[in-house]
Amino acid sequence: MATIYEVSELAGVSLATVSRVINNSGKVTPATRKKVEEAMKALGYRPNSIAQSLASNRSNSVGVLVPELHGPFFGNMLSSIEKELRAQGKHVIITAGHSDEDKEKEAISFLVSRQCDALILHVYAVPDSYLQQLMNDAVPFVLIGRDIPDMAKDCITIDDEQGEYLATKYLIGLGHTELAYISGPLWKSDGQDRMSGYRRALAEFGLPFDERRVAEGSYEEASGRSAMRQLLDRDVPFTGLVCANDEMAAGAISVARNKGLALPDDLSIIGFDNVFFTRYMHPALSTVHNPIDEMGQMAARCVLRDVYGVEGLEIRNRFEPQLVSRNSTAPVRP
Amino acid sequence: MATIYEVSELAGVSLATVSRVINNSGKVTPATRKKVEEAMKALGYRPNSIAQSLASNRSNSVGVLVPELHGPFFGNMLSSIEKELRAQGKHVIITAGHSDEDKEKEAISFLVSRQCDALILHVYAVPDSYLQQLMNDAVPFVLIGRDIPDMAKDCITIDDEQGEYLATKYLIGLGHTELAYISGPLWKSDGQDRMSGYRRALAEFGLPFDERRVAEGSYEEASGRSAMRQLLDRDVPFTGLVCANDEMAAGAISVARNKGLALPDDLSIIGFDNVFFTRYMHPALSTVHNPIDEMGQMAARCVLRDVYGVEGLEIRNRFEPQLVSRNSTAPVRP
DNA sequence: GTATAGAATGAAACCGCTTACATTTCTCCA
DNA sequence: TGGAGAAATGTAAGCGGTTTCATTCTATAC
Repeated sequence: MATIYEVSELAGVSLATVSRVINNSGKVTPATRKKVEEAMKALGYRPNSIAQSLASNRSNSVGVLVPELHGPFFGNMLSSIEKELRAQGKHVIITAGHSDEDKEKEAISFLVSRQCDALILHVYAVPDSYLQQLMNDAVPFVLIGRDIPDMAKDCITIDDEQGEYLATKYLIGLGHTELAYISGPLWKSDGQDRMSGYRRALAEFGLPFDERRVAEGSYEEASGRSAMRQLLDRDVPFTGLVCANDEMAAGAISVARNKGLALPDDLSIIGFDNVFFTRYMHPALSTVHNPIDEMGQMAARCVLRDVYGVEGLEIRNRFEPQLVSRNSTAPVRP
Repeated sequence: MATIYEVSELAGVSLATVSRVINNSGKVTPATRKKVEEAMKALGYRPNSIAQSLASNRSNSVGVLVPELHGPFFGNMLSSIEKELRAQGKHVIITAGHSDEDKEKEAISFLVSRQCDALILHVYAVPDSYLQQLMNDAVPFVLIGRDIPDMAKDCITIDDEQGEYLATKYLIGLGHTELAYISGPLWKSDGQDRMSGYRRALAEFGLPFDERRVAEGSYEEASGRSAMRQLLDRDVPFTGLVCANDEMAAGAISVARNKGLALPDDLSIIGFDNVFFTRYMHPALSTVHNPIDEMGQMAARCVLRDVYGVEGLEIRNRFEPQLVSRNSTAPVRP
């Protein structure tokens, strides 16, 4: 691989001048610029980005930490992040934190040691205090799905509470008065928020909150199954089921079906997130749209704005969820 | 951030010695090693990986190019690649090629300019000749889902032909003699291979191959829908449908259901890939397991072996697909 | 023709580390 | 005790760029 030195020799100019045309910085005569460009072309020169990084103290890489790489959810997020960032010549280093405090911390430290210019974090397990401390460190970061007061402009969130409120209200509007809830993990903030939204809707319509009609899941399909089994075993009837995410709803559906329940006639079920496969389900799952791809895009833009000084980007920090009505929900039977 | 120089000063040794303890290379007395380690701890020293890369001509980063980041398929692959590589302290830079020749080339060039030590490529659009040319370039790479004779040991593939053969044979074994096929894009090698497998099974059991019972899709759900509509419109009856992937099968199912077909009684459908959501479908989709995560893992190991000299890794280049029988297939009605 | 400001270019230090080679220190045995 | 050879450590030259500051050009005004 040719180096800047060889280019400068062939073009008959100094290193500094070559550097100037590479970076489009400083003043260079059109004539010498042309000479340099021709030399670069002749040698098939490509700047060594490692050397650039070392000299300029910019790695042009952004570290992304998500809970999981597989599954239906985070691929969309990564996709939009990568797209937005690569358009500006930055690259994305990915890691998974598996919702485990130690692993998340280790991943962050890994990313930092990789000299990322910034991080985009979708973390659950790490406590606020750790994040607050991280703010004092050198590396800037953006948070997705989490809100820390001191850094509001670098937090991208969705109103989970409102989302679950909408879902619940929708079922109530369909005439359901006996509702059950499969929650997300209650140690996660979004798990709590969604649950609160559920309770708010109940309260607003004067329906009682009955603990026997609530089971906690982990956001995974299997946990949706077991939660559904618990609910059914408790022998407290319900005609509507709100699930804190789509995968658990899928699990609940399969259990319901095994128990011989007709969907949506015997039971209306609504999920959350609107992941792509909800369309393929039968009945197609009603849910609440979670614009995770847009959120990823916004996180990327925050980085672009804060760290790389890109201007004129439209950035939205807070997203409102929207109800998606499909076939897994129906008016309560008379 | 402390540098190696400050560490060496505090420890009262030379740069070289510090470097030796960092990299565990060369001989260092336990006593001086201890001094250095203490100095590193005292200063909170972390090696600057950029500088390491520049000096050692190793970026410790592996570029990964997949068609898409979203969807059910590649997340699994990325997940296993990231896991395997990070365990060895390497990191993963991701890009998406969108099955477009120019975009794939651009992504590769982007990755190369990022000084990746190696690439893991899951590409369709780029021709063999381009890949062959890339072999002469500096950067080593591993191919997933594609087989280039000259670099067999760095190709990880699955026997697509055999997979579709198994799927088709399974339906035939269930008594179906009137089969239809929704193929993948026939410009992609796996699309062709799967189709060949379908034909082989047909031939083996003396069933005719009827073009009217074949429609080409793009691997996307929507294309499965339209392919299914075409098939149905042609008024050539069939009781079994083989789909070249699961998403198209999902599309076909929804169309079938709209037309009032009972599944699997009126029509048996089988997919390919065994992506995670096939379990959530109703009826749960029979399919062929595609161990994409293991393939990703093996690709990562190839890189570890070829580029980073890690030894003793068990590597498998060729995978055999396996039939997964679920509820979307049933014996033909008498 | 010359002085001079401003633009273009060049020289060289530096980014933080690795590593080949030189030097010092240690070990062990004659 | 001295000296050879091995082991430990140090020296310094890069790696391929960026960037500050000095230098050389160019053009304008007198």
